[in-house]
Amino acid sequence: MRDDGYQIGDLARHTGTKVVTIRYYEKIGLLPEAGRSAGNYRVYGQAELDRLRFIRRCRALGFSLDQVKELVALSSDEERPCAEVDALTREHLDEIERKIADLKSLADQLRRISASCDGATHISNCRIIEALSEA
Amino acid sequence: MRDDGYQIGDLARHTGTKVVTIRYYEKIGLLPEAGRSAGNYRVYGQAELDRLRFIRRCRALGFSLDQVKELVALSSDEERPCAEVDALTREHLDEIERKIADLKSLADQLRRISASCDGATHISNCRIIEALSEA
DNA sequence: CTAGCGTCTATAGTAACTATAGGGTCAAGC
DNA sequence: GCTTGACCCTATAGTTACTATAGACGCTAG
Repeated sequence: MRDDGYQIGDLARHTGTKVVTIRYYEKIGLLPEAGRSAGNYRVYGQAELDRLRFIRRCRALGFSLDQVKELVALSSDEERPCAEVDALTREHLDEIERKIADLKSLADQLRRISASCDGATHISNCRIIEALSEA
Repeated sequence: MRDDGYQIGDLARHTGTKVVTIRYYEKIGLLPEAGRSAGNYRVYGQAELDRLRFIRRCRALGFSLDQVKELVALSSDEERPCAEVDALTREHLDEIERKIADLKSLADQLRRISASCDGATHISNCRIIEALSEA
């Protein structure tokens, strides 16, 4: 907690990430290897804090770790055209919209299935079980 | 492919399940241990085919394997009241509706983020990256 | 100087499979 | 009788994105 550096726990608190998760991100190369203190503790600065925030925001938006890796790589290359980032974003958006459509159809089916139950009968003539058994 | 039994591959074809997945279901106790032929091949009958179909249908509806286990247990106990099955179904439905809501909010955010990109600029002043960096 | 918290490494566990290695079985064709 | 190829067997490791655990060391306050 020196004024010029954070410990891993500080970073965790500031970003809502667990300590183990930060070490995990370092291990898979999403965060660079941290500098070390005299006692072998990881030491971080503002840049690492920002990067971790960026990663967590992307994760919260549903990007996979691989996608986040691409975004991190893109975002640190000032010369690359912005369009590549947008392409990734749109691709991800399509994915999410497909998922929403799938889940909606599931919900519809489940609602129909559940509606066929009067709650009073026994399993032996349960319409839900029948519905779940159909191909 | 005798007329009184299926091999694992037949079961796989009839249910759209991979062979390894069927063995996996047996291993975790979702399918009973199969009988064996002289050559140590698994042998199945109609009951196993039906049960596997039930499992796959539940999986396709988004139930977790643990939930499927409960449903299988419930469905083979003729005396249990049907209401328990319905409770599981509704619980699962709630889960799915929560997921849909989450994904919708994600999609909204991504659409807004993507709209802020004109595609022409470079990363150095990319509004998407900025948007992704905000807490 | 010791209690207690934070940190370190390394390993194993989670869900629901999938992939691979290294073998045995079985029916058909020559 | 033998080979070929499709099928089956077991056992182990890999996938995603972490989480949990064990056993040891660092740091600071009382």
